[in-house]
Amino acid sequence: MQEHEFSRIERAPAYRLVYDAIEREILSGRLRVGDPLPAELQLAEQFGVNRSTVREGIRLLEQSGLVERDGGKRPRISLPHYLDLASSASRALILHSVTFRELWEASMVLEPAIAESAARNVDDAGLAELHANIDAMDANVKAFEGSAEADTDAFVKLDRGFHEILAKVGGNRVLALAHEPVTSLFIPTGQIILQRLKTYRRVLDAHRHIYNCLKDKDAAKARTWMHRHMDDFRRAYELTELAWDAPLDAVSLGITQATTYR
Amino acid sequence: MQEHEFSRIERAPAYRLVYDAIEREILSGRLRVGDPLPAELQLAEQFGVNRSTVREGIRLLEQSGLVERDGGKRPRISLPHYLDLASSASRALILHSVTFRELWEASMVLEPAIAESAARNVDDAGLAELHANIDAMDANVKAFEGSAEADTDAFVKLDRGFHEILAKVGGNRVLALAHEPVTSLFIPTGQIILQRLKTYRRVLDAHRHIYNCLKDKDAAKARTWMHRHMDDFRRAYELTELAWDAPLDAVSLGITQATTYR
DNA sequence: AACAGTCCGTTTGTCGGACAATTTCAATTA
DNA sequence: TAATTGAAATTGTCCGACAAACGGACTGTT
Repeated sequence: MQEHEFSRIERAPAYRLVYDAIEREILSGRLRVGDPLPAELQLAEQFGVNRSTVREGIRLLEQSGLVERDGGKRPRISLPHYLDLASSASRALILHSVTFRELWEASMVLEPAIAESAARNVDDAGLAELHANIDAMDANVKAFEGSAEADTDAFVKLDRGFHEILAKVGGNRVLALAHEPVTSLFIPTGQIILQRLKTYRRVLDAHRHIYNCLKDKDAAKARTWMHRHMDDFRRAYELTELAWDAPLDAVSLGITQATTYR
Repeated sequence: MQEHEFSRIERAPAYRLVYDAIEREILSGRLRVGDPLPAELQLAEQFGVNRSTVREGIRLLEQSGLVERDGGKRPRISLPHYLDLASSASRALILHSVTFRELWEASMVLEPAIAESAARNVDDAGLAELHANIDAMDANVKAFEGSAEADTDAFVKLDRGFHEILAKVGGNRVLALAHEPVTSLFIPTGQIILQRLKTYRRVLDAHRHIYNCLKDKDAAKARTWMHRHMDDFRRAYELTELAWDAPLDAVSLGITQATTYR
């Protein structure tokens, strides 16, 4: 006898339905971004469920970035900024034991492309921002060469900042989104390398070269310099004798710490 | 009288602290993946808060992918699969009115790189999977050319599947993650183009060429063919006279529909 | 031994009500 | 007009309760 295949019966809990309903209202524009969310009691009445159920639904919205709470004020409708997703992406990649090789190969694809499009799209404001970053890094490097005590932390932040400004200037949000987890995952490795090999000046010089290419709107040269810059990173990585295919360490990345919320 | 400036007091709500605490336990490995979450009452006792508060915290975990519910069973600890993030990424990009130009430029960067690394890393299983995909598409195309009624939907799914298999075969999860939102956002555009220009066979042929490059482990050629394939897509897009810089339409992407959960 | 049926403790989903703390907003006062 | 105040609205949290579903243990049938 032929057995009939039944499709699984799904019973979504009410709080999920609340989530879906409100999400739909937001995405369709009937609830506008920036507006405060209707009061919980009001929602409970409209949906015909208890306030607790509504609250659970709102928690889902909150975590998905569609609702933002500022202190004890009324929660507001908001659009999740695409870069906010990057931290989740980083976490997921870490938890799946992504290797440095994967990270570096991806950045060899992304960074030159970003540099290229940055050179094509950069404007005065972008150049100024990059210049400020380079100045700050310059001061930082000079401080290093003077004293023994080095603020590696600040340097790495500036380094990351430079690449992020480039991604922003490039104007391609898809690439910027793809790029963001990479830069954030590079941070701990960058710190190790800097401390061991003292490559501060070399990094700064590379950034200067890239900046100049942008000023000249020379996309091809910007790509080349970025390529060289990233390859430098690889060479430094090899010199420190870190393993290519070992998964990035969760602990050194500080993801075991509580996440900070703005 | 000089008024002292107090820094803002931040009081995270208790449900957020619950979320943080449990997240920490998971990320540190003290709660292992696959294990059921402790009972709500138990958690409430341990944290010294009410069960409702615990439940709200669990909703946050749920949405962040760290806890998975299967029917009415005990929720389990789980790791968010990195590709699961892609749908949130797609949504965020849509909501920020990303343009087709950005999407296409990003894919011109990602797809050839993926094809290249796929050619380097492909194994027999991967080749078989790609072959199956191509066979299915072949059948689909033949059906088109026989009857007037075309199953564009199935074709586009297969098309997307081919590119996703490539990304998987390439073995770089960072690139795969970056790539995923792009393919999913291309779907509606792909459907429009196919219906208007009937480019089925041309797509299939391109996939065949790429497949052959992979079989020969010719990375450079795989890159070239993919590049050509994507450029074809651009040309088709231009022929349909769709706007380059218009934001992708949220409605046609179906993101106003309730999300499906597995 | 394999299987269906039954019972029961546990756990989740949902409800109703309650109250303190904080925000909102309009009326009041300086 | 601008600052203040006070009441109403709203959120965060707690408590207690109950139905429904699940997980096992136990039992009886074939």
